[in-house]
Amino acid sequence: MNDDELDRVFKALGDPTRRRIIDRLRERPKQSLFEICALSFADDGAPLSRQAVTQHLDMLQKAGLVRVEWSGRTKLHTLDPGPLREAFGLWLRNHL
Amino acid sequence: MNDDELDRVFKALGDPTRRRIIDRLRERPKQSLFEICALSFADDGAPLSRQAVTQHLDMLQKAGLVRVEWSGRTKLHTLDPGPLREAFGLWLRNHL
DNA sequence: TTGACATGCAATGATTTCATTGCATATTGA
DNA sequence: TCAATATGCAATGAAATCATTGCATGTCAA
Repeated sequence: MNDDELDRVFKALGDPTRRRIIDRLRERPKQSLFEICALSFADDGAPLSRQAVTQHLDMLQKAGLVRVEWSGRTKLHTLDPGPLREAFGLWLRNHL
Repeated sequence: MNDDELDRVFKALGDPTRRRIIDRLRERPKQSLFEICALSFADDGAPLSRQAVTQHLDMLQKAGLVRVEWSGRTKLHTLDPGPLREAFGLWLRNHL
């Protein structure tokens, strides 16, 4: 894992909506975009647009934290905790 | 530590220049702005302006990761790993 | 085969980030 | 005192982030 990948992981964690998405996907894998949308809310409790959630999921995917699989017309998202472990092992661990 | 503080910590870690500053301050505390400037470089190896480093240090300070103390005309910066430990304990630990 | 469903793609816009330059202020030492 | 030193403050600007809306595409099921 290089500096850029480390950037993407930590930046992905630097937003409360994305952390909540991670939390949800950890509880249950293979969730569709609509399922994630249904329980994603902005800071004030207002629901987020579908496209906003899509953009967050794209960032999580680029950081390697979310894996995608298609089932018909449904896109299923699953958490991959690997990059979290890597980022912890490679950098954060030295600073605790 | 609330969601906003968690944001600030992870966002602070999401930039390679800031991670290098943290690395340097961990090796030796109480470094002045100029000392940190002298060994801070952008991705391509070009030196950063003093003001750029100041802005990074401000972010680190707002995240609680850097403490400041004055000695005459010199501002001394020291790493505080507390928020890293908190962020790890409160959120990241559950995902490893 | 049509209509409802799940998602993709594109454009827009406000805000934040990252870095710069120029000038101002305060402290130290000769 | 005066010059060099160490930093602060303000303005600027390119790029990324976060969220929106509108329209298009592909898939399933009645």
